[in-house]
Amino acid sequence: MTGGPRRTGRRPGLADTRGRILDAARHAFGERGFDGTSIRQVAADANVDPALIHHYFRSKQQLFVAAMAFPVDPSAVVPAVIADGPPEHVGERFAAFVIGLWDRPEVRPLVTGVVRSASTDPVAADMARRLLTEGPLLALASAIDRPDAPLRATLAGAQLMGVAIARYVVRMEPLASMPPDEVADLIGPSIQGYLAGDLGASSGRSQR
Amino acid sequence: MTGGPRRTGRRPGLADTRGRILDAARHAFGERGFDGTSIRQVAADANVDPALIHHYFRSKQQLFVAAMAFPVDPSAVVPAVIADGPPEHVGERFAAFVIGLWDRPEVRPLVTGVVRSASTDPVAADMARRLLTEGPLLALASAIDRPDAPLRATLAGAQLMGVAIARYVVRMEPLASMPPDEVADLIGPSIQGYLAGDLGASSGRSQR
DNA sequence: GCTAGAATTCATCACGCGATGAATTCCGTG
DNA sequence: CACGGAATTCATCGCGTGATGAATTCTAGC
Repeated sequence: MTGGPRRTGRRPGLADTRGRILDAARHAFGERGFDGTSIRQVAADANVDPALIHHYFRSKQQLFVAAMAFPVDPSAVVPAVIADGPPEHVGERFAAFVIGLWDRPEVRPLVTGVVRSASTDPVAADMARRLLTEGPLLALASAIDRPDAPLRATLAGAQLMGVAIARYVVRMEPLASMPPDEVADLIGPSIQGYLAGDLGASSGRSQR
Repeated sequence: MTGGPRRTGRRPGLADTRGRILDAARHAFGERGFDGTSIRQVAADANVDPALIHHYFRSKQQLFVAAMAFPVDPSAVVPAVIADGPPEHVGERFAAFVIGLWDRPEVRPLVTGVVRSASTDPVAADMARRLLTEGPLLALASAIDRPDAPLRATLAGAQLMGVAIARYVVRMEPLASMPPDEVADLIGPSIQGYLAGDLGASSGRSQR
């Protein structure tokens, strides 16, 4: 109640500001996408001045990149998935791994954030492309000794992307509220088919 | 070169203004989604004053709805697809129909527009939900005499949605530049499996 | 030829956005 | 204790947005 103007300058206490900003940003980007999220909003959620965000991350784009950084090393998972069981069920195991990963509460905002923003923002579109098809899925498809690995990876990636949108973004029932292992069970055979099956079974002509 | 201020008022000639606005809007929404499109931009593309758009359609939302109206009656296609061949290939035929439809140049902007905007705009999300899963796909799934029709429709819808995004939005190769019938051929079996096959083949437990 | 109504444009409003730069204060090191 | 750097805030700037309301002109019906 001093009545004087609020002074500027550093405030004490309240550590881990950077982390709180990142958390708020993850939340906001995950729910409303890149365009729908404003820096001022994130700042308010994190109890922080908007300019502070520009101080830590230099632009909204870089905040997005930092907030959406994936906590899993893609190059490590593929060999593990391959080694974990019989090759004729590699697709099922990969689907189970991915769905299980996406359902973790710290990971879900990343998935929805990237997917929601990929439609508009080119940086996010690149992330989406790399995240799945050009990353682990291509490695997995290449490890299986069948032709057309890029095509197989893309098809499987499209399938997984569709599930992500239907389950997490558009929330189609009953897919949205179903235990993750059941989802993996349902789409596993399709992934397996794309990765290792005979492509385009309905007509016998050559591929591509 | 009169030097006088440009006068207001109605301009002669240049008919079908409403149609030109709708075309420009379809283009813009299709490329950049709802948020990424501005009324001023659409107006410029249509060679029209921005206020005229508010005169014809009362808000940006309603412009979106009008521009994205689908030119196909969903209730008519399902019986046609069913009657068109053997029931064990209904999924393949439906996939071929949908992909063929989406690839038509007048239709593609509608698909990309709705999909691009569904991530952010609730109206667009509803459209996406109805467009596929709660519309023709549910009818088709119900017509096939197997249990869990809603689940089957959702799974097939997710698959188709993923293909739409991968092919038209994120443009993953080789899916993006592939003739439509080949795409239909590749994903047809998966759709058929979801609609009429045994769900979750990898484990033998009961469904849902 | 008048006149009512539709079409078109202009001039704004109020707002929210991302970004910048300077001012201030805290904290760790010497 | 001094001091330099990091953290935090304030006050703006410039811009683009969707929307509104009034003014004007064209056109169709009588």
